[in-house]
Amino acid sequence: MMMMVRKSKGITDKHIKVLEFVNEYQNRFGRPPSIREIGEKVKISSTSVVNYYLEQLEKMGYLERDNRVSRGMRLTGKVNQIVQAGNMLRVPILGPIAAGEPLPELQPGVSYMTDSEAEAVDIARSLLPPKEKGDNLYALEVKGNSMIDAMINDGDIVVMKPATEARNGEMVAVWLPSDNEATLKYFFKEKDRYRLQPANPTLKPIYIKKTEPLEIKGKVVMVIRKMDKPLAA
Amino acid sequence: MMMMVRKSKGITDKHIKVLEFVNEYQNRFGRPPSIREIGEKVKISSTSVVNYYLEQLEKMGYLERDNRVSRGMRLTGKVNQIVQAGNMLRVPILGPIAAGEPLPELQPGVSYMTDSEAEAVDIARSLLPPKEKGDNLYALEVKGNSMIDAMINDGDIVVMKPATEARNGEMVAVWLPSDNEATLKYFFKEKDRYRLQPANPTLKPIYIKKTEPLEIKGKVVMVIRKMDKPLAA
DNA sequence: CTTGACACAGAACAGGCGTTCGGTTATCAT
DNA sequence: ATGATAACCGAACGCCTGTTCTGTGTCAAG
Repeated sequence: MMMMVRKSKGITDKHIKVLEFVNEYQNRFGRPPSIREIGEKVKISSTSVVNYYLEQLEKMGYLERDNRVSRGMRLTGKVNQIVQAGNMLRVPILGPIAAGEPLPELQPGVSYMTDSEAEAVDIARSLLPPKEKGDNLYALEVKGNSMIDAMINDGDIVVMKPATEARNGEMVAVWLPSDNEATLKYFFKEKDRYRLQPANPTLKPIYIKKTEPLEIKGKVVMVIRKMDKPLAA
Repeated sequence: MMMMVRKSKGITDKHIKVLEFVNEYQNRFGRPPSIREIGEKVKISSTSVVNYYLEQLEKMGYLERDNRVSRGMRLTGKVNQIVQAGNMLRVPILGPIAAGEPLPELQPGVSYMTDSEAEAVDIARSLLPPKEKGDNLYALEVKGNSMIDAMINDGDIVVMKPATEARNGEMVAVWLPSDNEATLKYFFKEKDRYRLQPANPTLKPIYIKKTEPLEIKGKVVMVIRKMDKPLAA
């Protein structure tokens, strides 16, 4: 015989609604909402029920509460704590990029609840172009030295915006089916060919005829190089 | 005859105390403090006086307030708003780094109130080594293509930690008085010389005898490349 | 000395807010 | 059916909190 099974053992839609609103409100106002503000937004007419949910969320570890303090709650790392200030953007690292490996693709429908912690980078909104909403940015970690002509090292993190087309002069991640290779280059459209220009001005560009296949996977928005550990050698 | 001179026309110590506490509290708890909490910390016994200061700070543009909302305040960009969540670090950009130009120096005693907005970059603490407190980090903007052998482009921003010595394998900013040149290289101490290794493995290192002068100005902690605008060419 | 701006204290009020409690409805295994 | 459990409501209590008002002492200008 089964042990007592809770109707919804884990997190329910309502819990998520609450968490999302707390996060939203925090982003917008820099402070947590009051219980009544939550209730209004989540369509719960009684403060006691909101409290009821908050207690559960606290037990589940999604938030911490300070008793008897107005707005005394904060989202924990289990959610998306870091995004709290709204000045930050959590960009997921989808995987590696290396010559000879296909590029990881952005899956639609990844909820903001998916937070594999280590597999994301946090970026200040102020570092992005102001117009960039940053909704669907993603990041790739460069493996190997094949991107060296893009002035990008092994271990660098490139922040990308999904795109299938590019304007002249933008740096793009492209997949060259003919060579079975992924690379980062400045993109230029010329008369009857594409010019893929390495960032290192001492290197020669690659030319691709417009009849040949070329898949633009995204535009490079930013490159981050962490110098955590010393170079061995 | 002088016009009415306010005893302290601008910001006073008390104002700064308030701002600092609000910032501290926000960092610590993810929410602004209440008026009474401020009063307690800033040694003001009356809530009305705290309110009095908050009104002034609002007029001066250091914070915004939401009327009749508990903890309804937030620091504006004029202060260090971005640092709100405590997950971010505002690193000042001290100036350019270029071959042939001396390196900007870190002045001690720069209060956190100095905030020339555009002249700083915001970095997620999670991107730094966990041990790094980040108290006295600074940033330099790379000018020209002279750092290309460090895999660093014109326009890149290098985040530095002050240092006069380095361990093997760390990337450092050095000033070579003999050549009158600033450069970024991986640092290695060998028998009777220093080896300055470019990041680009295809390039040859520079050797400096230990008798020759060599000033280490700092260690490179991170490199940020913003791809705001397309490459012209 | 008077005036007025300024920095502060203290008290009181009203609404915000978290908490608690008694009670109702819905769901589901037995 | 039924009884247990979870999901909810409404109201009330009392502290928390922002707001406002009156008053006091200081200091410099006239």
